[in-house]
Formats: sequence, structure tokens, C-alpha cells
Amino acid sequence: MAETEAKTPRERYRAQVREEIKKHAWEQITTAGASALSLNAVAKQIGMSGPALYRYFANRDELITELIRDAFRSLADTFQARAAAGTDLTDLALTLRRWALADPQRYFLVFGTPVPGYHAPEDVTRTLAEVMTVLLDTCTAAPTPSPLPPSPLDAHLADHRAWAGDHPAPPTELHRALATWTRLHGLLSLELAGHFTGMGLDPAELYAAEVQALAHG
Amino acid sequence: MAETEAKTPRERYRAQVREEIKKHAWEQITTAGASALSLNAVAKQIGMSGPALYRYFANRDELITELIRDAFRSLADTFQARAAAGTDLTDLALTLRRWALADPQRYFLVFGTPVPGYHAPEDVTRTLAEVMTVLLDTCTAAPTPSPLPPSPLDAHLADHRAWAGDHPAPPTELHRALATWTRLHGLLSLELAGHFTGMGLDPAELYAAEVQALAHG
DNA sequence: CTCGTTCGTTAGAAGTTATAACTCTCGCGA
DNA sequence: TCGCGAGAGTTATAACTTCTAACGAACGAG
Repeated sequence: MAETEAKTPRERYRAQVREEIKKHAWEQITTAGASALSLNAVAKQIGMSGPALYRYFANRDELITELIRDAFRSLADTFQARAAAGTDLTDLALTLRRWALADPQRYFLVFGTPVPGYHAPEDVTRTLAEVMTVLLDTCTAAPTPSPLPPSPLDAHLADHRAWAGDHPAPPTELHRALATWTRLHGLLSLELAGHFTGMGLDPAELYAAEVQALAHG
Repeated sequence: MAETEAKTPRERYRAQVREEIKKHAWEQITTAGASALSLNAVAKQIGMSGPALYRYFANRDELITELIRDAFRSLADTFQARAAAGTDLTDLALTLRRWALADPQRYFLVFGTPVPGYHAPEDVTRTLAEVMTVLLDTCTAAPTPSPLPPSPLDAHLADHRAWAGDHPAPPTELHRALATWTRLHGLLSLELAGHFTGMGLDPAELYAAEVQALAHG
């Protein structure tokens, strides 16, 4: 996971304990959801008693924020690794689904129900921009069989490209990247919530059809 | 909201108290999210002390389940009212967004992050089928300017139509209805989570473009 | 009017987050 | 190498939470 960035022995140990806390916190979240995360239970699991965790995280929210940060980072790293290996839109879409299915609660920590008061720190917004940049690069690199029809949205997109690091792609490709993200997210979020299986549908087939439409539509 | 279905005075009173509990529970959920719902706080608000609520709901989960049921019911009623008044796909899409924006946490209670263990009771699945039926009726009633291209998905959809009450629509329209749902949900869920404003984009414009593509694309 | 069902209450158990105060130990500087 | 201070982990405690148990009061059917 995170490199310990060795300095003093104290800091090395501190970073190690932080990682162990996060590890057990993840286990709890994946099995019972983020709202069921109990600091006490985590402490007990790693053999420390309760309040010791507060040496490492100011409070429960800060721990969860750190996990959210790691989740965004993980997605961005996965995408960037794929981009470095040479990818196309189809592969990127399947990569996204694999990443989501590997840990549904991690996906929902990133894209799921928001807590009304909560605002994500500025750096995770930047990490999301990295993800969008990979997506947009892939869109512009690959041939676009049938370009999206021009729409009033294009003008808006041409003026607002901060979300992809001011990527110099034409509005049509901005639109395509955005549509890819929102449409795949729609499918994934419903699949992970179990709505499709509850309806007797095969999520993989739905996803494949949407990927086909987006990449070669 | 729910008609008291007057029988004995006791039952009438009981239903009334149940409604009041749910009312205050909703207030808490809309302002702080479902995970922050506190039975004690609700009890205090309506002037009862703590454990009294357990005469009305077996536990916290049962109260939340009831709220989920009401949320599904509200969406189905909204859609059916719209259908009765004569609607088209565009109007239905805008109705959905209005319903979502009216209470984002209600939307997420229906379509948001699932709790790992939790399985929705069978009747809410049926209510969701009502929603899909309205959507599918609207798809088949209105002219489809450019029918979706045939895809391998069609065969699967032809065999699995329980999710829309065994609606006898052709697979292409099943596909269109499903795509409408998943694509609008993708946009709405990201909008309500604040991702678009966080990226400097206008959610209404994105939504309008997607509706345009779905209805007249 | 009586009596049983139901309602609301208090008391309490077991859990949670979080703070305060204390002890011990590690490792850095002299 | 020695000493001392910073930091880690501990217990105790406060203020919460959900939920059960036991008790008393009120309501309504007979």
C-alpha cells in the first residue's frame, strides 16, 4: 500500500500502525458498510484498547476520509496503469467494473450516498480529475466511429474543462468521456446495489451492451 | 400521507403516532442522512421518552425499512399520476429529476449505497416494477425516432421481463426503458452527490442533453 | 363496573465516540 | 552512555446510542 517513506524509527512505526488500523477498518467496511465501522472494534482487533486510536486519527470521520482518499487513489492508479499499458475505451470500462466488483463498498465510498454535511477535501477532487483525464485521453486517442451529434451542451463543455485538468479535447470528446462515466456509473451503482439481480437481469450482459454502444455505437 | 383506514380508536391513534414518528425520522434523514437517524432524538421531539417507540417499530431497521417502502411508494405514485395525466419520455425524465431534487436523501434511500447484509422486502421490489411499467408504457406509447440497434442483449431481455410485470413490449423497447433508467440514474446520483458542481459543471444542462438523446436521439 | 390489552414510563445492560489524566518507554541530544 | 522529554498506551469517565425488562396507568369491550 503506502510506502513508509522511512525517516525516524518513531515515524516508521507510526505509519505502520496507521496502515494496520486502515487495513482492519477496510475489512469492517467491506463486510458491514461504512456506517458500521467501529473504532473500538478495530482497536480490539489489533490488540489495542479503545482510545489509543486517537493518537493516529483525530476522530472517526478523519479515518473514513483517509479511506476515501485511498479509494480514489486506488482507482486513479488502476486507470493510469491501464493507460500506460495501452488501453481503449472498452478495456477501460471493463477495468472499471472489475475495480468496482472487487470491493463494492469501496466503490460506494467513492461514488455512493453522500453525507449531507460532508465535503470531500480538495485533493480527492484532484484525484478524480486524474481519472477523468485518463478517460478523456483514451477517448481522444481511439477512433470515434460515430461522433456524438452536436448539442447545446457542447458550448457549456467547451467553457468548463477544469474537471479534466483543462484537457484540450474537442467538446464532442468531452461529451463522450462524460457520457461514458455517467452511463457506466449508472449501471454499476445499480448492479452493486443488487437491483438487477433482484429484477432477474444479468448485470454483465447489460454492461457489455452499454460498453458496446459507447465504444462502437 | 397514508390514510388512517379508521377502525377502532386505538388503531386510529396508533396509526397517527406512527405517522408522526416517520415524519420526524424523515426530517432527521434529510438533514443528516439515514445513518444519523436516532430513535432517541425522534422520541424526544414528539415528547415521548425513548423506549416508547418500540411499541410502534420493532427496531431501528424496521423504521428505516418502512421509510424505504414509503419512498418507493412515493416514486411509483408520482409516476403513475404523471402517466394518468398523459406523459412522454421527456416529461417522465424531468419528473424523476424533480422527485430526486425534492429530497436527495430519499432518492438515496431508494437507489443509494446498500447495506451489505440488507435485502429489501419483496413488496418494494414489486413497487419498483410499477415504476418500470410506467416507464415502459411511456416508451411503447411514444414514437421511437431512432430505434436502438439490435444487440445480443435483446435475446436476454426477451426472456427476462419479470422486472416490468411481464410487459409485452418488444425487446427494443425493453432495452430503451432500461437504458433510460440506468442513464438518468447515473446522472442523478452523481448530481445529488455533488460531483458535477464539484467539477464546475451544470447538472441541469447535462441532464437536459441526456434526456434529449434518449427521447429524440 | 370490571378486567384485559395496550401504552408509556423508568431502570438498566451493553454498546458507541471521544476526552482527560496518568504511566511507561523509546530514542534523541548532550 | 546517560537523562530527560516527547509520544504511545493505559484506565476512568462523560455523554451518547439501541434495546430489554418490569412496572403502572389508561383505555375500551364485555
